Amino acid sequence: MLQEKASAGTDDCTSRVQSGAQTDLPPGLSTAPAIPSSSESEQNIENIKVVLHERELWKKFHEASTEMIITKAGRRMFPSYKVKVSKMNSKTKYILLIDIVPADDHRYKFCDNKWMVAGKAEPAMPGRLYVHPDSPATGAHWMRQLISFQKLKLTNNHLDTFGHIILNSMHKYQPRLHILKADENNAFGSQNTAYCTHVFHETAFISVTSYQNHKITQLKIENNPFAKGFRGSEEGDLRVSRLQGKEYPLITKNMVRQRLLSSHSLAGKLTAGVLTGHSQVLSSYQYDSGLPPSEDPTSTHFPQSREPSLLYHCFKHRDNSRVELGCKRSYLETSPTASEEHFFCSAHSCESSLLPHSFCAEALTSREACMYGSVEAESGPGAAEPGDPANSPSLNCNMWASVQPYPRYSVEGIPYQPFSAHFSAASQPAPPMVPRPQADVGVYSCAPLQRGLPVIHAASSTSCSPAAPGSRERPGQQALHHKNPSSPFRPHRDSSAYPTSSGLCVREPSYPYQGELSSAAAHWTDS
DNA sequence: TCTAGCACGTA
DNA sequence: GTACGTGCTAG
Repeated sequence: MLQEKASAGTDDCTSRVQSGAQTDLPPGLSTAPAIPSSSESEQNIENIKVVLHERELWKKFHEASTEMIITKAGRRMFPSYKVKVSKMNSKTKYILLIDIVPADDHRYKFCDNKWMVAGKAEPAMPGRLYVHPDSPATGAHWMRQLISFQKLKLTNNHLDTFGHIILNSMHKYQPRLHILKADENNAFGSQNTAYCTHVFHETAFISVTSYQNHKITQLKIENNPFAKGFRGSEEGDLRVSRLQGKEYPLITKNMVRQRLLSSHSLAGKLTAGVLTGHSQVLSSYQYDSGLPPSEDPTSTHFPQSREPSLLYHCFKHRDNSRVELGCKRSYLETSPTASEEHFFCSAHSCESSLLPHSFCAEALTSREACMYGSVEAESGPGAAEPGDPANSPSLNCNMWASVQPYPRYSVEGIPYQPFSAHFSAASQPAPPMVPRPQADVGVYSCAPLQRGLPVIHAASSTSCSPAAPGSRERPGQQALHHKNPSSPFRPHRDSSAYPTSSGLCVREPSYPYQGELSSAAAHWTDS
């Protein structure tokens, strides 16, 4: 199940925003049509409250500088990104999606038990989105349960065809949650797309191909059920003590086991005369240095207690201009335990000239993998009605160029150099420069996407068959599910096509391009 | 720095 | 029993 029983505890971080902020428009700009009417003001998209699930766990990782493994095949995040939302309009349909943007333009290295800047970042990977499989669904549906993005996968494979989010190793990233209105009269990709963005700073992480910080490794092992096999079982495990703040040499049972296995294996091989010369099998145990977080300004230890920074921005886009609606959140509104979430909202008015015209044709000819799944049969009332075009908002996923760095984690205040290669120079507003946390951050623009621009993956289905329980996505199998062109989609818990009324986006998410593997590379540039 | 293969665990 | 998610390890 992609949604779980709501279990947001009191430690969850919450975000509340001010209402009635859609005023104070600059001269010459009228109110965007996407602004909801006043009768709905209490349930405007900017009023949606988002609570990060397991915030305390996130904070634990954050305090040690969260690392996320990225692999060629794709790796899930842990902790998983799960949120609880409230104050949605129960009848309005929303699309929930996540993107992961560079937190800064640095490359990092783990040196002396701390993260340090190691140079300039590699060019950003093609921006991809992970659209929650239930999207679009009504507010009632979203509010009913915990919303889990646990199936989101990260990869370092630039040619990834599975729709995983592509990241560079040893770079810092910031996940962002976007909530879009998906009403039939306000479909994503139409001229009026209202959305809001929520950023939980404790979810920032550095991508790695193998863990650098033992603290992170231990936190993962201790908290991730799938890593249970690496836990010690005895009470008073040394690692428990270590995690409680005491510093002991870290020799886990698994380490011993692994080495014994290696030793046995090696012994067998040596006996068989297969190998010679291996002498380091039992060379060393790992020790946890237990060094305190660095205070080095160039280190990337995520501040444990940063300045309260709840920001709330409302923007309105019209004629390629962004308008801040003047709804900055007041810190006083925030409870002492409130999150350090940044919240942005926008009522987009994406003129047709800004629509990704090139994408329209492209989407129909290529089959970019979409990290997106079907509306599950048990999705409840929120599930879209099959065959109802009105309930099939066209989700123009390519509009979302998610490569803007999030300036929050500017370590040294170096102005961010936009990854312009991924944007259309003609119409893409310049990404925010560091540090400007209160002006432009988190704001999307409806830039036209051209060939060579990052492909965002999103699709949804309003005519989905019941999901096949137990079916799983697996790279080697994915191509099999959607081979048949006559089947627009197949029941699958994590994927579906997205039949849109506008025909903008007909995709087979979570699956490889059907016979067009090379097309993946055609959507992003190397420069 | 990255990868494939492994054992062990969850679902 | 199967598929998949983990961290560990050697290379």
